[in-house]
Amino acid sequence: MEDRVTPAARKRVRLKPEVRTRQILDAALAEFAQHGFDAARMEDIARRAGLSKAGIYAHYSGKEALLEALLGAALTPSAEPRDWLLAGGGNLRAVVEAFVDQLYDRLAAPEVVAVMRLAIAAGGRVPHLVQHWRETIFQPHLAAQQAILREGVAQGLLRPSALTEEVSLMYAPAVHAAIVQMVFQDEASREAALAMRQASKRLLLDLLAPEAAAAP
Amino acid sequence: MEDRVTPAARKRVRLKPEVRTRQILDAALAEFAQHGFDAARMEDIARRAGLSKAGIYAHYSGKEALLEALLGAALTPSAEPRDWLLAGGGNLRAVVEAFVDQLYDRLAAPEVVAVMRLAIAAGGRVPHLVQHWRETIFQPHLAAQQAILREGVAQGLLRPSALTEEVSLMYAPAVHAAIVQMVFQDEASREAALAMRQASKRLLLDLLAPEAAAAP
Amino acid sequence: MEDRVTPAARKRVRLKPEVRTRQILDAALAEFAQHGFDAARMEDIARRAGLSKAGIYAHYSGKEALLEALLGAALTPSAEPRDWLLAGGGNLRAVVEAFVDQLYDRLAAPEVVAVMRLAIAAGGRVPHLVQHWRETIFQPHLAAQQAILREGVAQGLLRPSALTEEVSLMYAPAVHAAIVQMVFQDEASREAALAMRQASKRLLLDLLAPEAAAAP
Amino acid sequence: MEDRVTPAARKRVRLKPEVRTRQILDAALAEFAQHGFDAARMEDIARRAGLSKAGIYAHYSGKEALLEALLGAALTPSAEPRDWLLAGGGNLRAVVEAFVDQLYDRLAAPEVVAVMRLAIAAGGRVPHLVQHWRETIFQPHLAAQQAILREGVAQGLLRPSALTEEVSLMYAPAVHAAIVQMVFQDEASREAALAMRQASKRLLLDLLAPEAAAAP
DNA sequence: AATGAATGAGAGTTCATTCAT
DNA sequence: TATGAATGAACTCTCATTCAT
Repeated sequence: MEDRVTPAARKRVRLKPEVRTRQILDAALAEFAQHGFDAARMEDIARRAGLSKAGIYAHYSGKEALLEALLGAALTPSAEPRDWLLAGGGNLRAVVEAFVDQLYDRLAAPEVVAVMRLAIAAGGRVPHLVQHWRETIFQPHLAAQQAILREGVAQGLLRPSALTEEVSLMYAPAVHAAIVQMVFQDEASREAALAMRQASKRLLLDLLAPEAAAAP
Repeated sequence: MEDRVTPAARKRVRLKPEVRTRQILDAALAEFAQHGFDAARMEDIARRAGLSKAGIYAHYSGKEALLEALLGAALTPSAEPRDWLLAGGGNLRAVVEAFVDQLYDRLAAPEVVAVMRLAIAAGGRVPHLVQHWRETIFQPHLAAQQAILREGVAQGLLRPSALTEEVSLMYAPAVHAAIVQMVFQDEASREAALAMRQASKRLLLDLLAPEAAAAP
Repeated sequence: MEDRVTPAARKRVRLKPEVRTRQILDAALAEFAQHGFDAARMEDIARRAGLSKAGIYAHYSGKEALLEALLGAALTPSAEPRDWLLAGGGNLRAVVEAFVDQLYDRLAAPEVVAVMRLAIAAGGRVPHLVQHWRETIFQPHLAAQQAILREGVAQGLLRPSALTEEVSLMYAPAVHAAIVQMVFQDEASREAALAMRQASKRLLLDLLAPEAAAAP
Repeated sequence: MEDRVTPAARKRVRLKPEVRTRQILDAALAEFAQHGFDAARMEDIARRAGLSKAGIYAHYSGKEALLEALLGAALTPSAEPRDWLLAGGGNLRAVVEAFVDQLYDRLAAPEVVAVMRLAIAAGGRVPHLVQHWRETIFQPHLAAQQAILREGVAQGLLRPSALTEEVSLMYAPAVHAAIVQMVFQDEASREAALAMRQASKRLLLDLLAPEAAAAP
C-alpha cells in the first residue's frame, strides 16, 4: 500500500556472494516476518538488502528459494547440549534455570518467533523441508531429551511425573509464550513471556525435584 | 499451479442469504487454511461455495471482509463454563479430566487449528479484531481463570504451585499440541495431541491435588 | 520502441465470446506478422482487439495459446478440390490456369504469407501442431495430388515428366514467390509473384501437355 | 524452460580476436537457428562460444550486431560462377547436374537453411541489410543468370521455355526444399530434398535441352 | 580481453474487484 | 441475487546491457 522501505538509491556496489547472500536472507526474513510470505515483495526485499530486484536473482532463483534458504538455515541448528541434566553438578535449581533460560532464549527471541511464524504460515510451501526437519532434528531431539529425563529418573535425580513421561510438556510453556508473541506482536507479550519463563522454572523444579527437595 | 478445486459448473441457484453466507464462510476457511490468506483465491472460494466469483461480492464486500467474518466469528466463542472447578462436586480428577478434554477439543480440533493458523498468519491484517478479542475475550478469560485457581487454593481445594500462579501454564500443552498440528498437518500430529492430552491430565492432577491427594 | 497501436481507451464493452475470440485472433495474427511471435506484445494485441491485456486471458490461456489457435486454424483448411484435373473437360489450358491461379491465391495472399512466416519463425514452439498438420494435411494432400498426376499420365491426359513424378515441383514456384514476399515485404515482390504465376502456367502447360499439344 | 546449453565452467581464456569472433558467430547462428532471434539468449550464445555473457560485448556491440554480422556475412557470398552454362563443354547433362548440385548444396545445407530462416524471421530487424543484399547481390545475380539463359537460347544451346524466360523457376525447387526443411526440421525433409534435387535435374534437362536432345 | 555482479526496463501473467445483463 | 466478461494494479521473473575488478 504505502511505501514500506526507504528507496536508498545507491550506486552499483559489488559485494562478495557470502555477504550479499546474508544481506538478502536477512532482508527476506524481515519482510516475510512483517508481511507474510505471499504479501512480501521482491522489490522490498531487494531494497532492504541494498540492491535491485533483479540482483537477487543472481543469488537466488526466486522467491520460494529465499523461503527455502531461510527455513533451511533456521531448521538446521548447530549442535545442542544434550547433557544439560548432568551439567549442573547436582544442583537441580541451577540446571533447570539454565535449561529454561536457554529454551526461552531460543524460542522466544524475536528472530526465532519470526522464523516460527514463517514456518507456520508458509511451511506448506516447502513440505519437504518441514518433513526433513521433523525427521532429522525435531523427533531425534525429543527422543534424546526423553531418554535423558528417564535416565535422570532412574538415577534418582528426578522425580517421575507426567513431565518425565512426556517431554513435550517441558517445551509447551515456551511454545505458548512464542505463540502469544506471534499473535499479539507487542511489548506486553514480550513481558508476558518473561513471566512465563519464571513460572516455567518453578514448574519444572516443582515437578522434577526428588521428594526430599520438593518442599519449598 | 494445478487445479485446486473441482470446476463444478452449476446453474445459477438462488439460496437464502444465511445458507449462502455459511457456505461461503466454510469455503473461505477451507481455502484460507489450505493456502493461507494471500494465496487463497476468490475464484476457488467461490467454486467451493458453489457460486461464481462475482457472486461472493453480493454477500461480502471483499476478501478481507471474509477474513473478518471468519475471525470475528471464531474469536467470539459462546459462553464458557467459568465454574468448572466447583462443578465436579469435590472430585478433582473428574474436574481436571473434563477441563482438559474440553480444552483440547476446543484447541486441537481441525477447524480450530485452521482458525488459529489464520490468526497467526493473517492476524496482522485485522489488528483491530485481534486487539478487540484480546481485550474482551482473551485477557478477561485468563483473569477469570486465574481468580478461580486462586480461589481454589484459598479454599484448600488446590495445592498452590507455579500453575496456580500462572494460569497460562494450564493452556500451554494444548497450545503446543495445536501448533504441532499446524506445522506438520498430518495424522501423527493428531495422535501426538491425544498423548499430550492424557499427559496434561496427569500433570494437572499432580500439581493441583492438595498434598494428601497427590499420591496416585 | 515507439507506440505501435492507438490506445483507444474504450469503456468496458462486453461481447459474445465468438466475436471477441475472432477479434483477438485477428489482432494476434496482425501483431505476430508485424513483429514476430516473441517481439509481439500482449498489450498491443489486446489494444488492437479492443480490450485490456487481462481481458485476453478470459479467452486464451496465454500467448502460446494464441499461436496455437492461430496456426491450428490456418493449418486446418477446408476441403480442397482433388479432382481439378478432370474438371476442365479436357481443356488442359483451362485446367492448368485454374489450378495455378488457385494455388497462388492461396499461397501468396498476404494473410497466408503472414501465417506461413509465423509457421517458419515460430513453428518450433508448437511442434505437435506442425507434426499433426504434416501428417493429416500436408502429406496426404501431396500423395493425393501425386496419384492424380499419375492417373492423368496413365490416361494419356498428361505427358510423363519429372513433374508428374515429383509433384512438389508443381508447388515450388508458388512457394518461391511467397518466400520472396516474406523476405522483402514490398510491392515489387508482390508483382514478381504475378510474373511467376504466369510463368508457372506456361511451365505446367509445357510439361504436362501430351506430345501433340506441346507445341505452342 | 530447461537448460539449453551445457554449463561448461571455463577459466578465463584469452583467444585471438578472429578466433573468438568466429566462435561467437557460430554460436549465435546456432542459437538463433534453434530458438529464433528474439528467443535466443546472450547467455546461451556466450556459453556456447565458451566465454561469459559480458565477454561478447568486447567483440560485438550487442545482440543486433550479431544478427548484422551473421546476415551480412551470409548475404555476401564469395564470387559465384557466372559462366556455368559454357563450362560443360557442350554436355548439357553435365552442366545441369553441376548447376543443380551446386544450387542445392548452397540452399539446402543446414547452415544455409539456418541463415535463411533467420532472414525470414528476423530480416525485418535489419531492413537495410536486406535491401542492400537485394540490390547488390540478389537482383544482379538473377539478372545475370537470366542473361545467360537468353544467350544460351540465342546460341541454340537451350530450348526456349517458360524457364528461360523466368529464371526464378530454376531456383524455385531448391527454395521449396529449403523451406520444407525449415518447417519440419527433420531427417525426412532432408531426404525429400535429395529427391527434389534429382527431380530438378530431370526437369531442367527436359526443359532446357534443345529439341533433339529432349528425349530420354 | 574477460568476468561476475548488478541493473533497468519491460513482459507475461494473476487476481481482486467491477459492471452490464 | 447471480454471472461471465472485463479491467487495473500489481508482481514475479527475464534479459540485454553495463560496470568494477
